[in-house]
Amino acid sequence: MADGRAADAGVADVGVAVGSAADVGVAVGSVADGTVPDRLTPRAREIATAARTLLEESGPAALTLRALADRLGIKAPSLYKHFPDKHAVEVELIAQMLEESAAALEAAEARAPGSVEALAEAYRTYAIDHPHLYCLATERPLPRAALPAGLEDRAAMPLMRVCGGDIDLARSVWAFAHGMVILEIHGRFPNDADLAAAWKRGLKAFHP
Amino acid sequence: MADGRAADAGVADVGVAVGSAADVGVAVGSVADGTVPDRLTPRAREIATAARTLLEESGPAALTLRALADRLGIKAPSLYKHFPDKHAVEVELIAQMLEESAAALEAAEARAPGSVEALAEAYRTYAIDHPHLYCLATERPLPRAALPAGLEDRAAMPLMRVCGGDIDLARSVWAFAHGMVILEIHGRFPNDADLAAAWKRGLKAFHP
DNA sequence: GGCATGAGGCTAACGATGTTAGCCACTCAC
DNA sequence: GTGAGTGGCTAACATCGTTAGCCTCATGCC
Repeated sequence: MADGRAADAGVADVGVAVGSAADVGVAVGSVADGTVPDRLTPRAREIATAARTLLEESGPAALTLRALADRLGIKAPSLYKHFPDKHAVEVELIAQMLEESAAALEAAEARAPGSVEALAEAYRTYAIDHPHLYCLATERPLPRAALPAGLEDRAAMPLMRVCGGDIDLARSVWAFAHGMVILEIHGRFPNDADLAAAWKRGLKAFHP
Repeated sequence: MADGRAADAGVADVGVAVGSAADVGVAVGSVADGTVPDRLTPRAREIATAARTLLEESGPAALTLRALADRLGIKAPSLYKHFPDKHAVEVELIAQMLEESAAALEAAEARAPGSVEALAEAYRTYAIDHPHLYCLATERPLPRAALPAGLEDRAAMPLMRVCGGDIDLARSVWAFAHGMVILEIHGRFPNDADLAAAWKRGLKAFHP
């Protein structure tokens, strides 16, 4: 057993992010100009953008510090002036994924309030459009302490609302959706499987 | 996008395993003595056993060719006399996982015919008892060509049967179960989450 | 003007990883 | 007895994340 398990918070749990802002590459960003406080230095954001392109275009194996540095026209060790280690870069990508999928779910909710189907469609679409990013953010314990406070909850709230606060229902719908998406991404279903039908069947089951 | 997607067969698809038995370390095993044909040479089986111990006790990062060789009292390059590469060792572990979980599901089915709950319980128990092995076998495209013929189908049949042949239902129940298990393994649920309740709620939803 | 400081590059190098090449010893069938 | 596996070995390579230590330049301060 050993690792593989992690701890704390999830759906409907208040995110207790206490990451120190004094870490390398982490700037609180001047709030004076009315801007939302940024997690990252401008240069660090460029690096994260390049990392994301690398990951999304070529998969996790291609996300190498040397390849990342190459793409930016610098050498690998220079990256350590902006991030403490590779994991920190990945954490930023995970935060991006959580934010974007939260936004996608909120948009779907606004478009069709109370519709599980709309939420599921948005969830699936986002994941399938960013398979490597989805896997990166999903197939390991959440680095909760390093994530913006409340982000995890924000991503979970639309589903919680549509489930009318039934947390067991919300968790099982989440598990179903994640299972469908991750099995599809990894090619576990037959090529010719009618996944739309499986989604429909599953969502029908969960219906009130 | 790029990789991350794979192909072919899944639930209820006939496994088309055509792996050549002439590969390094692969012995067909004398059938003369009435033994089931073995995938592996005796020494290769020892190596696989050590690899499994390493994986299950210390996680995927600890499954290193040098660590594996150490545990066997030999040097890393010697492993190549028995397996063509590290991936082949992992494939053997994946095959073990599929066989054992298939057996667990069959046993559950025999114990409580027609019960989705019994199947789900068996699935969850096996996965949680072998989290690293479950992840190894599950979080990447199935190496179908290198797996024993029919194994994938055997693992899927109990669920197919209990779903009365409704393939869409079988796929969504599978997605639900996999999602629950993998999210639990990765610590995505809150520490104090009542997962039994979530399982119950999900299975109730899928009930006829 | 002079200068300290910090930001952001660089090279060289380390240890760990998977993997290859090439060598050697032992067993055993003919 | 000998030739052919079988199953070890050492040395080495490329690549990975990472560290140490140096250099350059812009900026702000006296």
